[in-house]
Amino acid sequence: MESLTGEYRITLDDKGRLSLPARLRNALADSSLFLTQGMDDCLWLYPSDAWKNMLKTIMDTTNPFSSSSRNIRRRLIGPSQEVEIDKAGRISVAQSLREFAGLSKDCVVLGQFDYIEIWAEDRYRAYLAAHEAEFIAGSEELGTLLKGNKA
Amino acid sequence: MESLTGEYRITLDDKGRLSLPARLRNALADSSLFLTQGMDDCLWLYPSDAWKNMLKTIMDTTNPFSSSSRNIRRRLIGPSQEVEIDKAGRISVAQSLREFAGLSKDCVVLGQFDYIEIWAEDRYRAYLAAHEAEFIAGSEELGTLLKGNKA
DNA sequence: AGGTAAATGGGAAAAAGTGGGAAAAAGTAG
DNA sequence: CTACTTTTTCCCACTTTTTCCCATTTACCT
Repeated sequence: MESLTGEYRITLDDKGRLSLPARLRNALADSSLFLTQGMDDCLWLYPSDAWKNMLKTIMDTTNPFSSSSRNIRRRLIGPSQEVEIDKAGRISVAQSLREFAGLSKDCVVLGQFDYIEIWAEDRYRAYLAAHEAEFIAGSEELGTLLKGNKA
Repeated sequence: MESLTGEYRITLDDKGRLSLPARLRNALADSSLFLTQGMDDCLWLYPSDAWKNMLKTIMDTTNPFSSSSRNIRRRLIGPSQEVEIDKAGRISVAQSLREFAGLSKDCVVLGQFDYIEIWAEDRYRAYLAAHEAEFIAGSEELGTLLKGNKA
């Protein structure tokens, strides 16, 4: 599978359908897809390989009698559902997930290398603005790491 | 791959196409190219080797359950896209990247040895003017490092 | 000045994105 | 159980964007 990247503006229609950008669709290479609640109020769309990996990690490291385990399972595993791409290249996003992410008409799809994020456009912009300073600070550190990798 | 250097003024056309200066194009030596959001509101165009290095560093040192990790990935990995050089030597710059860098007609392309920067001309000039004093101060330190290297 | 290479612009074809109708399915009430 | 309403799915059609190709203009070199 090719890497999933790029920022795309797309519209969610009145029926809750969202057309995946062609670039991403091609990169998905006919994998089945799983959609769930992500972090920072966006949705995460996982190709099946990456999703299985995530599921295994969570199930291997949590159990139903640990409070924090239950919390993690309820938040990530519970809301997840498999979605299919229709003939027009769209997926449909369930009501509950739409509400979670505050999706209305204007959405942003963001590739994250091995999975995809789906945002309400206004929330996405707000997120970027709120985290810009932190990013600039964090990237300084990244610079030193990059230098190390070069050798 | 030859080193990527030089400052060039080029125009972005109405369809979002940008023709890479021939010197840089030749220096790229048929490498595949990756375009993403850089620092200081310009775009970074990476040949695949340098990009893979960056990608590996980021993916190896971040994970989706860390807030600062997500921030870095969203800002550098998310918006990145592979671009191709067409028969006329141009790349096309996606809408979202054009907006990020404020690109309209007049652009500046700046070689940075192992990658390339693409700027809106006005922002480039403003940047240089605003950072001249900082450059002069910073270069003092560089001077002492250079002397050390000479020995 | 002439020739060659590079840069730019634009038309036409193809692909992608978007919206909506109608059929099918599911849910609800009497 | 049946009739009705609502939701979902499938399919088609329109619009916009992207891509491909060619023509023109500009710059560069001898």
